[in-house]
Amino acid sequence: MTATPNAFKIYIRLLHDCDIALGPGKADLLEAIEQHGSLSAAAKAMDISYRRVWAMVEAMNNGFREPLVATAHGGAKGGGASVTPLGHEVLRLYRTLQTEANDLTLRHFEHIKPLMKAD
Amino acid sequence: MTATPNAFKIYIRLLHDCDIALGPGKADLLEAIEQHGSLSAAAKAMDISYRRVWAMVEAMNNGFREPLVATAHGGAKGGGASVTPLGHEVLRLYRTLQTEANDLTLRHFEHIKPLMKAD
DNA sequence: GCTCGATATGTTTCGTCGTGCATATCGAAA
DNA sequence: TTTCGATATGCACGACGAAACATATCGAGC
Repeated sequence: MTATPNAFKIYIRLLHDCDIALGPGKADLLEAIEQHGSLSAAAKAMDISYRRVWAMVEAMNNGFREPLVATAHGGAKGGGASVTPLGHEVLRLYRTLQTEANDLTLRHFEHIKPLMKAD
Repeated sequence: MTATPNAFKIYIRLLHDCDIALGPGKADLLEAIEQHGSLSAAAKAMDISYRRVWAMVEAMNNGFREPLVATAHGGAKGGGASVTPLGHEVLRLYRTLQTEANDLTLRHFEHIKPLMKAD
């Protein structure tokens, strides 16, 4: 075998009015925004288009009672973005959910894995 | 609100060598094949192309030690397909995993939902 | 050994989604 | 008040995946 032939992926998405308010990519984006302090830097770090990042932020902010990401114009650096307290809280809850779901799936996967090809 | 504005979706996929051996669509497909007795009928019932159904079956059969779906040529009806005992077993395990993961996510979602827009 | 309906597979068309590029806009700081 | 870098937004192009269409192949039964 070259790497890990048998594995699993689990995607949890929170929906608001039929569009994704939070998912794996948006959770990662929240962390990237916090780390880099701007949408454009986060986009570059994640190697996706600014356009897409902006749409994701839009969807996140639109899905919750208050914005998860606060954006600002002006300043020496021309502006920037930051994760709000609600953003941090939601991210924390989502990561906890992810971890528990992953553990659960891993336990079940141990029973299924022997039935799969080993390669 | 028109329907349920806030909800969640959880997709669990089992991977074999970087392609999906089993996921939500393939699990549904297994049930459709069992119910209708052929790939073409299952495709029609699920309203997807036969081509796609065939590829899904290929991926499933390729990912496990033995086929999950047995196909047959000839006969008065020209052939058909059926779910093997291993197919039934894998499907049962997957459905159990899905149910438990769904319950887990639902419990967590109760804590996140109040933070989302109600519409 | 025909027949028939389903499996098996190639090719082409098409809708969708993301990217890339261009551009307008904003506002704190110098 | 001028500057500067980031936000905000429109639009055309291209990549990818699925559908649609076409067709070859199989083999139990009659």
